[in-house]
Amino acid sequence: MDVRDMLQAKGLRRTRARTDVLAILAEARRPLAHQEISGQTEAADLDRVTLYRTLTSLSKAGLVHQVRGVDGVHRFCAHGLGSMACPGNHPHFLCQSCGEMSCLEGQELPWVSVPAGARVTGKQMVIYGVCAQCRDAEA
Amino acid sequence: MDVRDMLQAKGLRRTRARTDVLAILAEARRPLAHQEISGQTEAADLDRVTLYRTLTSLSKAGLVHQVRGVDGVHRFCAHGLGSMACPGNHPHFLCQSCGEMSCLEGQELPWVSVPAGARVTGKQMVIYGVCAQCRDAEA
DNA sequence: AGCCAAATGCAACTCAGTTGCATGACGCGA
DNA sequence: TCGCGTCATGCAACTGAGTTGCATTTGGCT
Ligand SMILES: [Mn+2]
Ligand SMILES: [Mn+2]
Ligand SMILES: [Zn+2]
Ligand SMILES: [Zn+2]
Repeated sequence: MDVRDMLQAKGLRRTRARTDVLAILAEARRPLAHQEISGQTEAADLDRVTLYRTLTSLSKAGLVHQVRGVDGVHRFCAHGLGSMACPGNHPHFLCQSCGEMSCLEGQELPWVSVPAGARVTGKQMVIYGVCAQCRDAEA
Repeated sequence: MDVRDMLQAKGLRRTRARTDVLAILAEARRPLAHQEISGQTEAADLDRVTLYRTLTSLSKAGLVHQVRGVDGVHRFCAHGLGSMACPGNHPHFLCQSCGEMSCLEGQELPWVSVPAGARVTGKQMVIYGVCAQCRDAEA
């Protein structure tokens, strides 16, 4: 299934912004921040507001999952999009040195009981520290 | 053990900003954002920069725990400070309607394995949605 | 009391993300 | 394939959390 078909399947208009951004995210093997996406050549000429709005609509459509890092910056991820399923129900690791986030796949988030009467729309778990690569560079 | 003694025990100078803010956090039964703290009368005349720096030093000293909500805003918590222990190793719930966060105590965060060679300095889990009170107000 | 390092206050700044509005393009039906 | 309504885009201006530089004050100690 191709990126343009996925957009159609979700009832989203197929624009260049959406196809390009979704393609970038689908090929990345980690969640990308707005800034990292706009750094890619295919998205370089997109207006920053358009990119924000594109990410929002892809996220609402469920084509990408979204995590807010402890640095306050959103990361968006669609790897493994071929299977048309990217639940994002796993923890994420954020390196506070280089800012790269990674999905800790294969580890489910635990069930958590919330205060009575509350409605849950989502959850996220972020582990933070310094990645192996940055630790080496430190020394 | 009194608030001023705790500051001393952690090697922090006892200033009005720190005693007042720590007292506010110790009496609250939920994590408070910068804005919520500055709204309290005892902290109302503090400069906003001083409040930010105060929260940072209390956090570094381990007197309060800190969580970044999915709204990108920091919350600080020191309830149960009497016991001089506030690990914060529990999930938190954030109501996206009223912005109130609550500690889901008694539920430990799961152990998560991270990429080889990475150093972990912390972790946080945020469940978000709408609290019971706001759900009632909706209808 | 007197000293010094650390904390405060103020102004200016950074940076992610949002909003309003005019223009342009996708999708669909004729 | 043309035309139209709706939705997406681009640009500018804005918001709001958090930070930084620097001069002034104050807590802790002798
Ligand atoms: Mn992920
Ligand atoms: Mn807590
Ligand atoms: Zn790193
Ligand atoms: Zn609420």
